[in-house]
Amino acid sequence: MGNPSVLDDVFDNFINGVRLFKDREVLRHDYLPEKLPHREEQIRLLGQTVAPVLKDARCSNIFIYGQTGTGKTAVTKYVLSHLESKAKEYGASVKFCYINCRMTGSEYRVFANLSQNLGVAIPFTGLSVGEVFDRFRAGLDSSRIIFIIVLDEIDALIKDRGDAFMYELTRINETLHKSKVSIIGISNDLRLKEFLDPRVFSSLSEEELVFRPYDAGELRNILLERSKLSFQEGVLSDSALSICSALAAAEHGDARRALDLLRVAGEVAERQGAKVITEEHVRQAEKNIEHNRVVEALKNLTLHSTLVLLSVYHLNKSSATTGEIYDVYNELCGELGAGLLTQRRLGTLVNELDSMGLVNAKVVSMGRYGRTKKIRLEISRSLIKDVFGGDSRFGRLIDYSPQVSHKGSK
DNA sequence: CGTCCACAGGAATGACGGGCGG
DNA sequence: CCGCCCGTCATTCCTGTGGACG
Repeated sequence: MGNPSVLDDVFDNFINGVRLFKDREVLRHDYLPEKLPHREEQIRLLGQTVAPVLKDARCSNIFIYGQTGTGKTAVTKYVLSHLESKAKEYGASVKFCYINCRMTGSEYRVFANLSQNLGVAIPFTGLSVGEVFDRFRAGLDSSRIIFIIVLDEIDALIKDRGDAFMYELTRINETLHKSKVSIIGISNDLRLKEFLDPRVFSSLSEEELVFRPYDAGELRNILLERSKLSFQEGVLSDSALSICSALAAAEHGDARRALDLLRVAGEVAERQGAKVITEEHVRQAEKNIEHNRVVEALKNLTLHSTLVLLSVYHLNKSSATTGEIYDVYNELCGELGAGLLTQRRLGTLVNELDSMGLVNAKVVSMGRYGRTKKIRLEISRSLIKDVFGGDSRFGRLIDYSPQVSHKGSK
């Protein structure tokens, strides 16, 4: 299968072609650089707050706010890893555990994760949350340490699980004798306060730290620093650097975005055999990133979400209502011999597709003619054809044309 | 100005695949 | 093996509602 000489060309090109990168890893957003430009103030403040730990005292709980890509995670990891090595030097028994709540998913898994970090094994399911919490507390107390818990993207967890577990966690020190806990909460959402019990909030934000978005100039500096490490000299054009910063600055000053753009632009340029990364490569990168994001999202949809999306595709008009989509969906299910979900369920699937940006749904009232969601495809029809056209399950649904015309219920 | 459409979306509940400790 | 609890997905039942029509 395939033609070996084509592959040879690809490999030869890779080996012999112009190498633009020195070290690609430096541009990944989980890379932790030696210095974090424009965040000296935050580093200093956070350092001051956690310093008491070196004298075996518990440090204040800290709440960190800021939008994505403003350096919250990087600064926190930076400060804590330095703290940890200092602690070793001074013989203080400090340990920290970083948890991304959005990735971790549930309070059960957060506690399970914390426990594992202390060497207490927890099955990934089967216990009650209370039981896991108790084991965690027991394991912690017997460890005789100061434990700093970093809960990143805590807003995601609190919004869909509530803050009851946070209440438990903020009070844990009252029942510990040999260990102490400090919590660093990191939130992307500045309004998180409104979702929290005031008691939890006040205990959690003994200290507060706000990360402002970077402006275009600051982003430029960040990219410049990183590009020195990641690219060969003279490879990055000034205009490419500027456009990367400008695009990311327009998107709430997101450094992560800026780094992604730069890395992908480098890859695009390298693949084209260019010697210099230009503005055009950055624009191409912007397109590629978006394209990949959407394709990834499409491929990972569940059966019914796919059918719902295909229903929107088939209706093929500027906006369809929930009822219309349900009818088409109904038909597609029949065509595939799949069991069908209720309209209630379909509603939430549509909302999920909306938050993934595959579809745009907003509630509108049509007065006498009811109140519904107007749903519109947010991605190109040809892309859907590309992704599902050759699919063994969904391929034939692309060409299939539905019969029903929706006339409301009854 | 009230009615009433066509749903929105919250709450409670259930089915299911999994793992626990005893 | 049992009884119990978990998270996830889905259903059932429900109350709420913006605004064109009469």
